[in-house]
Amino acid sequence: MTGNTLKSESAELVVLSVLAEGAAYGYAITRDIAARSEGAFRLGPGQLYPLLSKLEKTGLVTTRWEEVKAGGADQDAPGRRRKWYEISPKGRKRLEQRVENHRRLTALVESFLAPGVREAEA
Amino acid sequence: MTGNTLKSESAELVVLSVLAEGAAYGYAITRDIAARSEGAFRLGPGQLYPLLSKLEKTGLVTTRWEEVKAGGADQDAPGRRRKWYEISPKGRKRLEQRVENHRRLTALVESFLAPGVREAEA
DNA sequence: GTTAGACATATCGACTTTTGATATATCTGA
DNA sequence: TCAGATATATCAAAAGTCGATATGTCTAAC
Repeated sequence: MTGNTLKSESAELVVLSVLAEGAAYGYAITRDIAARSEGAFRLGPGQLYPLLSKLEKTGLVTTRWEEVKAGGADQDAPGRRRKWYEISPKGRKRLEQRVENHRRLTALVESFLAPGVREAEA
Repeated sequence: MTGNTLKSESAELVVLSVLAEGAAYGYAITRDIAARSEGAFRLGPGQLYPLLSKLEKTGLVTTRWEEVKAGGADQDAPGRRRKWYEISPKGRKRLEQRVENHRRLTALVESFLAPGVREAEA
């Protein structure tokens, strides 16, 4: 098992959870998720950035750009840019709902897993 | 919330779980899942039958047809047909793997949900 | 006896999602 | 100098999803 893709619903849940612990930028979120899951969860750029855009558009996160100043000589040159994402109050509410829903669904799936043996009907 | 669609991975897990308790036919599986989840899980024909075909093709279940004799007069008329699905030993092994995997992933998602608060990095 | 609705299997196509590839550009360390 | 990590973002091909549709049987109500 080299790693599981996060399905979009779980992806939103996990990303909002990460952001609930503090603001972060896209690349850091990817790294964070991979590291904390020991490589079990992968969230590629093709999934991450559209998701973050959606969160921004729907007001679940707020954003701001950071100009990363390099250690090099030219301090006036335009540096690398980071887009920071911060969870909003609306985002926290959504996260709560998502967590609740996720747990409810998980419990429901679990309820199918190891019940008593039913007689074969034929 | 009127009902959640089962994602294909969960769908296989749940269907195999239902079949692990005894043979069943398609329509009964749909009803069973809807009833046991109190309508929370829905598995439409467009999802169910392709899934059952796949399970059959890959040897996870075995099948046989049943001719349902009507209570009516003409006992020679071709009646309604049911296709019964029975889980195979290979299917039981697959189910065990799926259950294990599902629990591992669920625990992993859960591990993202309520950890300590991290300092905002900027 | 007719008919509405449940029973039963199955496929189809429009729609959405997924994911690797690609693009662009910067920074760091060997 | 140059490979590889950092950083954001889009695209299109492939895969997956799901309601609608098709076909036919059976039962219970009227």
